[in-house]
Amino acid sequence: MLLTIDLDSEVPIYQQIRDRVVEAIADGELVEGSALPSTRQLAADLAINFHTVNKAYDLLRQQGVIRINRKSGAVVRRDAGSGPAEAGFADEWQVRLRTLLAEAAVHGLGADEALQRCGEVLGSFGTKKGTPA
Amino acid sequence: MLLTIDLDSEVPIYQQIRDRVVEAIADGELVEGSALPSTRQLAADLAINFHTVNKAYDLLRQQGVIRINRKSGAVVRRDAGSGPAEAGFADEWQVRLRTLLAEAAVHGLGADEALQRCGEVLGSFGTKKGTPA
DNA sequence: CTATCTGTTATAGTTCATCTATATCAGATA
DNA sequence: TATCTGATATAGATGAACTATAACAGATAG
Repeated sequence: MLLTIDLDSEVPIYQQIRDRVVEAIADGELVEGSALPSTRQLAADLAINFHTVNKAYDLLRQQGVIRINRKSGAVVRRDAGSGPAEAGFADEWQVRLRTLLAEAAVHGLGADEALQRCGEVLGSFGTKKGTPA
Repeated sequence: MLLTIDLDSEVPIYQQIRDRVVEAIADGELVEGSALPSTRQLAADLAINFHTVNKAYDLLRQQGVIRINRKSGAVVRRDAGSGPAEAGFADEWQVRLRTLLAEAAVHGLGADEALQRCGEVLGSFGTKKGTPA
């Protein structure tokens, strides 16, 4: 199974799919040109409606993560994970980062430990072998 | 104004309130014993229904951030931001951190730059003077 | 005591996001 | 031709989010 979701989660299914794909790219499991399953195929695997997968793919396309053709289906874009940061993205991203780190601080996670976990996660990216295209 | 929200945001209002309070505690603007505005007062200031504020406060209470009494209203809890991390919180938190960092990586934000921004945000916590109780 | 503020709870309604269910059309392919 | 695909339209069910009132009880100031 390329992807697993949690139907009981409060996070919408289409967003879970988006998150898993983004994480798979960061991990290196998906590389440039990697083909994602067809919407109907993935929907069948996950036992959900294909419109939900369609929404997730459309979200990934809007965010520039994948490219969708009628011929080749959904494939990971060239510059995903390698190109320069999009203009304005970093600032918007840091706002969300700040909220997440504040939550850690309030719940007793020390700054040093939080920073260490950030480093661990970042260090784990790109280490997994990509699926051969 | 203690708090600002964005009515046009996709983030629910009650969650925005929760986030702002958590960030204010991390920043040091709110310390142990700091009193939050009454639900009706804050609702009036934000021009929203007081039930929405009530939901935000109830969420903060469930997460152990504030304490609510009929006498003293909503005040920041003793151990918020200082006590040891709650059991299981760090692991659940790291899952969300991983999703956020993966998104940065995919959008071209380098690991070094991402880690630097984490450090900056963490370093900015606790520097602002607390409101005198 | 009265008035007012507070938190708490209940009910009800609207709006919208989410997800599902079908159906149709067109391009690609075996 | 048959089948897979993406793309699109419509419709319905469910629940979250937000608002609108209302009512009750404890606390407090006048």
